[in-house]
Amino acid sequence: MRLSKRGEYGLRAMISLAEAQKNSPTGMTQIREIAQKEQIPAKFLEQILLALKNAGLVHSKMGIGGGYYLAKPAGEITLGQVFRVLDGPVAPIRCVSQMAYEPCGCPDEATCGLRMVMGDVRNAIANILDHTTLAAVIERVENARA
Amino acid sequence: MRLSKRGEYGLRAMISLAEAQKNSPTGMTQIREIAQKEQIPAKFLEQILLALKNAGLVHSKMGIGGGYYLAKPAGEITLGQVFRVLDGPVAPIRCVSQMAYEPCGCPDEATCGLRMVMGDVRNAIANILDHTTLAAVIERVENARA
DNA sequence: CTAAAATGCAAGTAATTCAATAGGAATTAT
DNA sequence: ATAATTCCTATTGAATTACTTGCATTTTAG
Repeated sequence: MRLSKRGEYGLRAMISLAEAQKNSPTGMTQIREIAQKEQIPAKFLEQILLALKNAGLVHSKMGIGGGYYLAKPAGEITLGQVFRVLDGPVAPIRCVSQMAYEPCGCPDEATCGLRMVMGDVRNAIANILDHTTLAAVIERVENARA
Repeated sequence: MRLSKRGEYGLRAMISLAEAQKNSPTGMTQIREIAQKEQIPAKFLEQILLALKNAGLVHSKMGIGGGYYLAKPAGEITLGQVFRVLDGPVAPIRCVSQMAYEPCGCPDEATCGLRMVMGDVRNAIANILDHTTLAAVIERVENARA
């Protein structure tokens, strides 16, 4: 049940971009800035942001004064979307995955006890991740600071 | 967020042993039997059961007529206990782990948005796994079959 | 007492994944 | 032009995963 570094870094970067969106009109931020602020190896972060870009979650601008910014308002991007791009399916086992189903080989899925419980786990995780937007995370942080 | 084969096989084996406990006085079952029934490589299962034994969740008997059986009633063993032995902490990130905490390096854990959400995820997973016993799984399977 | 049947235990291995790192190509502002 | 930035692909070293091998130990049956 682990979040990879890739996933962790990507989620931190997206939260960072959401803050930038809130604090400046364009919300444009450079890899280097995020890497420094969040203590992430810059070249690794570059790959991650590229993947998020190809998934349509961020946009970018090349050249001087360029950088990354969220493709949509922070209230419309969920942690689940980000997570899936970077770490793949949320489900603990593929036979309960909505986005990447695969049979697990048990004789009858409908009466497989392990599958039932893991289905519950998947739903519990997905409910949190798919209902938490970047904006909601920021709000929570602000409440905690107050 | 993935369950390893080791974890999957171990959980299946434990459910199998819980059924055996219900169906026979001793509940003793051999590796070979479980391996065949659940389609698990026997030697790999051997390792897994040994780990579960060392963790005190199953007992064993060597020699002819030997085998494995649950160390406690199926209603007193949770999937969480089994999972942790085989796949380690339930938490998606160690800074929210109860059993294997480690700082994640963010400047302030109390106001780290990612940590808050991942804490929720951990609790959601743990609530399911730590409140589902082997007996409960079997009951659910029986209800599904009916 | 010996042979067979079972678990106990440690080491090895092939393949994959993870967490970067390296290096240049393309683009854009000045 | 040049400098700053993202774009893209490949490589690498370490760790993890999913087994496999081989032998030791214990127990029962005959």
